[in-house]
Amino acid sequence: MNQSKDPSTNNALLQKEIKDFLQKKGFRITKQRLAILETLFQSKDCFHAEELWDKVIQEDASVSRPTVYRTLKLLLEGGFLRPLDLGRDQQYYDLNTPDQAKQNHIICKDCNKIIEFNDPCLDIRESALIKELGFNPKNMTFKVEATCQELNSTGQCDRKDTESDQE
Amino acid sequence: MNQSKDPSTNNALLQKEIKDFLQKKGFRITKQRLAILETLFQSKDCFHAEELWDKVIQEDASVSRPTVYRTLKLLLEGGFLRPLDLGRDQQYYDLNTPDQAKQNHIICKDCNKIIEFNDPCLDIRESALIKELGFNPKNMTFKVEATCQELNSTGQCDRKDTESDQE
DNA sequence: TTTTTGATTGATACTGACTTTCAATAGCAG
DNA sequence: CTGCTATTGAAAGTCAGTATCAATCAAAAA
Repeated sequence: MNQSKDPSTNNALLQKEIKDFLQKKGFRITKQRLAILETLFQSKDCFHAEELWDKVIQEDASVSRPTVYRTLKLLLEGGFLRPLDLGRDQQYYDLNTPDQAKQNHIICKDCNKIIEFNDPCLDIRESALIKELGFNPKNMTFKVEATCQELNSTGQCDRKDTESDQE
Repeated sequence: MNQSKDPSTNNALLQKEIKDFLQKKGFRITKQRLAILETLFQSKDCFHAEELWDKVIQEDASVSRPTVYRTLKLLLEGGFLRPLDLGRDQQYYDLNTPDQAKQNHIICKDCNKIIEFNDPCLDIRESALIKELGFNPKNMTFKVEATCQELNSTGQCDRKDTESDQE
């Protein structure tokens, strides 16, 4: 669609698209949803629900946890978010901005550090495999669990004991 | 290690290796652990804890859920199981038999059908990426979420057996 | 074989992510 | 402004997995 190189322009466009989506579906534009969207557009990296909620209640303390989860579900339905399975603990999400290429992820099992990257070779192999195996692609994630190289003497990542990903 | 082509021979060998591991570590060979191992060796495909427990209690109804989880943790420590992240609901496992090559997985988001496959191209790219990004490989999973082609009129997989549902 | 020791067990309660319920509230169309 | 109903927050529920703890039992020692 739009190819602007300015991310804030794209965010504004996306925010309008989301509002259009809500109106078209008969959903309402509430102050809670606006607060969640605003917070969403501030985060550059992928995130999970609890993380998002933490940030949202700093702007509007009245927004409840269920509302955050419900809004994420809504945005997922609208195709504005991409679900990322980076570990069993929490569901991660990525904002589906038009200027953002499809990304793969690598996560450190010890400290939860996440690196996003692109790899056309993988994407091509991925598509071929899906076809070969008779599947319809829905949500493709190339995920590698590994330990990053900030290792301590026990062979584990130094950041291990930090609470889950405060990036 | 051993390259026998007879899986049952390998299972017997593996079962001995597990017992050796337990003894070496000062762990005990209990009837509960034996029941769990026996069930484990009967399943050809990957599995998750609840699934395993269901099968185990058919042989020995007294085995408790915590014991199954504890035994899986133990086997994981010993390197006899490989953890597979196939969806956020449950932790899946694969038996690390010597005759079993490293496998990748594709899972149907709708019906949870899992296909195991090998792909040397992926493995090579995987290793290169890990090195490039400065990670130490720990548990590499190439996972694709997709829908298998057994689709019904609503565009969803017919075998859909999960309770999650979107209108 | 019996004793001893502490690893292991099942019952129970708990955690943490996420969902459901429901009465009250608040968008928004008229 | 009014009425309809989508949405909300609080509270309770679900579900996979974990921690606690007294009782039990594997297995080494006597």
